[in-house]
Amino acid sequence: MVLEESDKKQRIITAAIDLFYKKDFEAASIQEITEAAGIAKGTLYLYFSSKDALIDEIFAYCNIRNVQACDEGLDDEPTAIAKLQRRMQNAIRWRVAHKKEAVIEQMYMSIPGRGEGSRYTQQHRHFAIVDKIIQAGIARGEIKNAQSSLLGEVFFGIGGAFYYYFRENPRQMEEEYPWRLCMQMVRDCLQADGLKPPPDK
Amino acid sequence: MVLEESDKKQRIITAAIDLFYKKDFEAASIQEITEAAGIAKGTLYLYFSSKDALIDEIFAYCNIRNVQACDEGLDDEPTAIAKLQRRMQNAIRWRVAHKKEAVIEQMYMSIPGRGEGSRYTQQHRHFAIVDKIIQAGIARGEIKNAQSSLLGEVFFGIGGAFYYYFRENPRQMEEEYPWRLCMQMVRDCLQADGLKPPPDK
Amino acid sequence: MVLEESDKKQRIITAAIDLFYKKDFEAASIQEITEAAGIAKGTLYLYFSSKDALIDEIFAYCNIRNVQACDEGLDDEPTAIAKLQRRMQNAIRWRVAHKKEAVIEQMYMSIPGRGEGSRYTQQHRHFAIVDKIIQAGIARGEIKNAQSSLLGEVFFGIGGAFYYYFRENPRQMEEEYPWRLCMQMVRDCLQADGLKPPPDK
Amino acid sequence: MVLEESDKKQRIITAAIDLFYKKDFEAASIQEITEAAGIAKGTLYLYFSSKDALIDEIFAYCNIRNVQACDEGLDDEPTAIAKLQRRMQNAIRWRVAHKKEAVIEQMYMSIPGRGEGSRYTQQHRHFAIVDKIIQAGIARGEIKNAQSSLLGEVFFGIGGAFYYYFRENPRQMEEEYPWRLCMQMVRDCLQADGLKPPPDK
DNA sequence: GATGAATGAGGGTTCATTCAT
DNA sequence: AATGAATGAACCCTCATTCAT
Repeated sequence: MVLEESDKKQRIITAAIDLFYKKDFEAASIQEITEAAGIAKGTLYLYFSSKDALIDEIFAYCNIRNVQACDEGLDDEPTAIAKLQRRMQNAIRWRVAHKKEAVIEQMYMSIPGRGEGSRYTQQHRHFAIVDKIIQAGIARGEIKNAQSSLLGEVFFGIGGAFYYYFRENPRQMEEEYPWRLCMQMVRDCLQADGLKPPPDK
Repeated sequence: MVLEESDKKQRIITAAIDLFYKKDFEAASIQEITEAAGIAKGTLYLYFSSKDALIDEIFAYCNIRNVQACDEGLDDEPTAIAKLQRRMQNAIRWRVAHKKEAVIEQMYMSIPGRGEGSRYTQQHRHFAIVDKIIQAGIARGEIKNAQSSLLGEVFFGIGGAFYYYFRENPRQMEEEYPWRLCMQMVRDCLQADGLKPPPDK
Repeated sequence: MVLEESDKKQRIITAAIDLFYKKDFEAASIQEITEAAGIAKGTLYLYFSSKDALIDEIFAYCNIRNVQACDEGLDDEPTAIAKLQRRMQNAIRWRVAHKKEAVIEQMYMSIPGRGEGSRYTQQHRHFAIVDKIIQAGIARGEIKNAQSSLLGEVFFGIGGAFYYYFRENPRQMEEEYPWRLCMQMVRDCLQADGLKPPPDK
Repeated sequence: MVLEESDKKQRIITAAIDLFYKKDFEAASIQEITEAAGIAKGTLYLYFSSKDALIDEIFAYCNIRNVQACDEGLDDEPTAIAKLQRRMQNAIRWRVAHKKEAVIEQMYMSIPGRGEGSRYTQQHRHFAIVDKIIQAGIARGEIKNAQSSLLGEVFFGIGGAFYYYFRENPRQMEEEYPWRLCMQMVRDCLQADGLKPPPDK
């Protein structure tokens, strides 16, 4: 009833996602986007102040949905490892199901000057959540006593690996083995073992 | 004494790497690049037939150097795991030492239509070599009997994680612990365990 | 009231005709044309997809008008010779009155690769019409039984001669003698005489 | 022994004629010409001060040869008409045999600003000679008492017609009929008849 | 709100010409 | 005399953005 985004705006977003995915941010022109959205060129500027603003908003659009999908059901999991495993499954499934949005999210973060620094900083939302889980896990002795940011990177690295694999081999998503492997790797890489912690510093 | 690449060409390459790194391929104009190289705009076209050709060549330039650095000393390592561990160290060290080139290599492969498909396909040189090592390892029962492409992705995923971490925390490269962690993760994720192989297909 | 071609487009056409006439297709730049038309450079591309397209359209513009003017009143003439004589007068008068358009039409057809081959092929519209008249005249025994294409060339050759003459000596157009001479030459050159036809092929 | 034009210069001329013919003056670049001539770019400027000078000289080169070929044997002919007929044959045969040079001569004269005004002015050498013959013929009552410039244009108009015809139908040059037709047209159009001269002016 | 014609800065590229070798 | 690397002005064209309707 309320709060429904303008129809026009949604059409712009949909068209922009499609074209950004297919052609890159730079290569997709306002002309093409508005044509695909079935509106006049000037109309876009009623909803987005500039192309840059559009790109930012499209990223936010994709990022938010991705984060939300990733966070689903995390509270139901008892341990940090279980939460991370659950989150990884969420992430992979969402990205495979929303290839365009996933690609755009990634593309955005690799633009120099747009998403600066390490992925950890860039994907703030994703990382903030994962970092919290990891830190809690470390505090409880459940997770390796290493830099949480490093463990976070590893977590996302493994996630990316399985995502690429499943994206190219979608049928494997129905199999049990790859998922088991994935979960096992998360555990192996993150779970605390007997190793001594780093001597502070 | 002989055969040294033209001074001008090298200056173009250096300037282009710097600007592509700072501003993205599209955003860096021929104007800027030639200015930075201290030559006239037209001169660039004596060495590169077009901006696209320049981009391609810059990528090749970075990619070749990266691959070479990564492959150093691999033959000295006895086992597949050892080779992979060695290669990962090479990769991380080179990328941290050549941040711009590493970023450009990555950027290039994420351009839609330039490096299509999975990273596995894109970074052909890197992946081809790693894949061979993995497959040999699988054949010898040393590495998990899973799809080599999946294990390759995991390998690069972990590598990326440590690379980002070290890039942001360069002093950690002097410590022993993070490297030990890295090597251990490679082993944990790739080394064969008692798990049954996937039921073919 | 309605359907009038955009004001801007007409101004571009006028400016282009003027500059193409004065400076040749290549030498007249888009910059100059749009300046002369009093519009911005980019605006031209709203009406013409490229400079080549502009040139083609300008030619068509001139050619169509020329052909139409030439064809006026031909049906009123009873014989082939009379039709040709009428057409020649039309052609000369139009070209003198529209010097720029006439020159552009000619220039266009002499561009290698644009209007290839003999004039007969190039000026298709003009030639097609004249050829039909000539062939009908041959069939009726009114015109020399020679290759219609050759007689067509002669017709246009004589037309060109008088056009150049009148263009440089406009006052002569008011005199009777030159026109009489012109008509007589058309008759002399084309009208059937007792000569035997060529022994076929 | 003497006076032999530098080998290099001749190679430039040959290459330029070929490329101007194939691609138009503008479209043929100095680069291409020197490449085709097998010399360095800078060398061309030792022989020609600029591209414009080259074009002018190439035109002169073609024009001189054409004029010379046209003038061959004219003195052997007794009457003005016979001289003109001979000249027309010379002209047609030379142009068919030297298609490139003929096309270049024509192209040059149709460049706005290069060969200004009527063909009569442009092709000065050709016209001067023909004009002299015509005026002598008029003086002797052999040729129509009309403006010599007009008769000159007609002469060249007919010549152009047969040239185009023969160029496209080279076998017709072996036949007698087309040549007879050509000679007859020259006579018909130029030879004095009983018509009164124009009332001076 | 919606339009799309108009803008003009800036893009990549070509090419006649120069000059140190 | 001969070279060809270097130049930079000028070219055609694109496109994000504006604004009168």
